[in-house]
Amino acid sequence: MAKSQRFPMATHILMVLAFMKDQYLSSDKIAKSVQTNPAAIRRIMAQLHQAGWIESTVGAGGGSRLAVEPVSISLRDVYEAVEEDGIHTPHHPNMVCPVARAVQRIFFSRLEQSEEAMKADLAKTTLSDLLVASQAEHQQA
Amino acid sequence: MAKSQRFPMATHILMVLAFMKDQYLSSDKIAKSVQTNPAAIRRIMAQLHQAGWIESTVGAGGGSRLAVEPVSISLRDVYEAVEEDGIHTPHHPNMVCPVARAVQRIFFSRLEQSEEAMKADLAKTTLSDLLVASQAEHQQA
DNA sequence: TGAAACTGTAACAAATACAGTTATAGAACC
DNA sequence: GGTTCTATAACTGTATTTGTTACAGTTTCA
Repeated sequence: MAKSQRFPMATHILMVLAFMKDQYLSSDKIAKSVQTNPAAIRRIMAQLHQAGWIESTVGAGGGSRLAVEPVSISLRDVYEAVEEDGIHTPHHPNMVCPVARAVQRIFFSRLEQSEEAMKADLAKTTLSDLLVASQAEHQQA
Repeated sequence: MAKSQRFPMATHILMVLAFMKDQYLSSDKIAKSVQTNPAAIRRIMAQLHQAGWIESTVGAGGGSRLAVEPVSISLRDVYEAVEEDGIHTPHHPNMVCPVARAVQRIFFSRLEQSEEAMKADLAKTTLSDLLVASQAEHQQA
């Protein structure tokens, strides 16, 4: 399990909450849909909570719900909330070599730019867009 | 060492070969600049060889050199040659749940699109561009 | 008041992937 | 024939991630 599934899982969680708007859902219910266990869900929800997107009540009958409108959360926001590392992992070249220095200076800034291109694309879509798209599919069937 | 450094390393190797155009370089020499050992270099070079970008001669005095012009290799090409997995790792939701199905259908195609945006950005730059940029830096100093 | 149903968090195990390393077979050069 | 290489496979150490268990604290409700 090398690479992270947090971004898909986090989006999934937010989608479930968005579908069941205003209802408090338990991590157990959400875990059924994501197909993992409640603790894993709560681990990710801690990050969503930090982002200010969900509110929770503890105790019996408690759970979590969206604290903001789905239109205000873009996929870029979700990505950045849960995925801390960049796409590309730098290596550690020998900086005595001029070619290595050139790679270090030029190439990596180029990589950051490409990562930004991906995020800019993610920013075009909000949770609300996904909701609309999935409801359109329902009506087709 | 969680995520892969292959893309940076592969680009580094190609840059070294491009700098020393027409010379056969040993994996040992290249390893000095990348700061790893020759076997690791050859492991990556096997993929570059598969892509048809380098030619090697075995035996004493042997080594590798670029088989094509640097302008014909884009960063997208390099990325795709050495990095087989996508950026985003899918999770495995419970497909009985309609929300899970919606995420699966809509969200992941959306992710592929964002990955394509990153690759399209990488495609704008060739090895030759990196060479020019690094030589410009040399002249500044 | 006490059991049940929750959250929030920490801790540990299992799985996985990657880079570092070692080893070996084979080819070319002197 | 020894040296210098490539090519490749195998093994090791390590980092990361998810699955899982456990537990303290909070709220509801009978």
